[in-house]
Amino acid sequence: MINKIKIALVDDHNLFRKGLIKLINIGDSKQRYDILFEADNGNQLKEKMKTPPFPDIILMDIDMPEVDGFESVEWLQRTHGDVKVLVMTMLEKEAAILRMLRMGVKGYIHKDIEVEDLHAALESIAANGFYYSEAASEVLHQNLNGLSNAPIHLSEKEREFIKLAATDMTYQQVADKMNLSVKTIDGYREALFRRLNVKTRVTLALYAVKHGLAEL
Amino acid sequence: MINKIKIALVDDHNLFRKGLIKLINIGDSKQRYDILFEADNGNQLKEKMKTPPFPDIILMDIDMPEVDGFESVEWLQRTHGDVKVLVMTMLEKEAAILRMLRMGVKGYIHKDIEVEDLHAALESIAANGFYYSEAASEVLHQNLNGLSNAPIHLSEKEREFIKLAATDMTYQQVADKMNLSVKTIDGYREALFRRLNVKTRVTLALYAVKHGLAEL
DNA sequence: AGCAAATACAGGAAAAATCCTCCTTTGACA
DNA sequence: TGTCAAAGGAGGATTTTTCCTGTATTTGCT
Repeated sequence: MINKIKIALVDDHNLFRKGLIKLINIGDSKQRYDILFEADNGNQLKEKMKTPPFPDIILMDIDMPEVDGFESVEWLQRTHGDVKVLVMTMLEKEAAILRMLRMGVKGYIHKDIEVEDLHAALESIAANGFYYSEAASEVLHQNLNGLSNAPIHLSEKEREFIKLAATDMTYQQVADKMNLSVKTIDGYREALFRRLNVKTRVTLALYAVKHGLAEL
Repeated sequence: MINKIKIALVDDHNLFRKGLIKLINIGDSKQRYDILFEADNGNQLKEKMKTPPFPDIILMDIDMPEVDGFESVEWLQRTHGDVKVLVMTMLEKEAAILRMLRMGVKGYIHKDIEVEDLHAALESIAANGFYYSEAASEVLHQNLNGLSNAPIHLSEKEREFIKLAATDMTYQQVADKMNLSVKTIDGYREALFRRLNVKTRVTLALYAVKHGLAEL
């Protein structure tokens, strides 16, 4: 076999990535897999995806700082539609699974699976183009006609605002710092409250921390 | 070398455990390490620790279902005081680190470290009996000298208040929930602002998360 | 060219949060 | 037994946040 299957890993835990590489290589008796690169988060992924060679399969975590898995997948679909994404996470929430499936990922597995299942997933994606675990298939089956989850994409300004919102500053001060009117800031706030499904600045700040937009 | 160093892994993510095993074996050119067993959580650990042989070093995660790392370490100290625990987690919270160090763990490393550091940690524990990462040493040092941390003690009510303050609830709702007057709540707020050196509810909420008083 | 988003901003009202000063009760304790 | 401290609370002023309804400009796409 001449063409190796090129794989990329996106996960914020170095130790997990390194371990995963070993696991992949161990089960790869025919030397078919080639780890192309690793990335800490979505931002680093974007960097690496600027120039060829591109991976065939990307193993992606969801919960990462800065740019999370959802954003990353969305970006990938727009810019590298042919890359197959295998989501690999500890989130079992139906909403998360569904959202990922809707975005067109090729597989969804839980981090707490057997090594053989990981290999099976890779094999299946390489051979058939997809792999759905029991749980994911279940969700997919029961939700063929569900609700639509808009992916949460934040603009640069929104990121900046949300970061400043997670401080002691008043909105007036935030506005000054961003060289915008308080009223514009109010607009950002309103929009984000709706999109992020929070009701007060307090929970907005917590969202910021949770998603790595603000430091603790 | 006749006596191998017996190691046990306690982490709820199978894939992480398996990967870790590979990483440990890879860097173990002299075949000194022997993976004795794995456990999903503290309960399983207790099972395995019922009968010999016992591990020399236990690599332990904190965040696990049922019985977490804190409980497990406490139990270990009581029942197997000679087993060396190397905590390996994604929590960087000072409070968590300090608590673990106080309980006598022999090492504290972040999951997002280099493979070499993992090996260094194992080597060090095997050889010297302990290994503290930069972060952990820092925390330990600052707390021995009491430079930065005044031992801010929070009463039970204050804990409850601060936890509720880190939500979408208004102070009126918090007051109702705690069966206190809004004015009393206002008193708690005022006092905590001063003691914790924050100026708004937003930063109070962030303090709560940082110190593990509220979940994200 | 035409139209839908996205961006920036206003006025004004209502609700919450913040800040200050001043009580009452209760229990520890010198 | 008098004093002091901590917990719970009141009233009222001021600032911030939140909410609602509109408008003008720019920008991407068809």
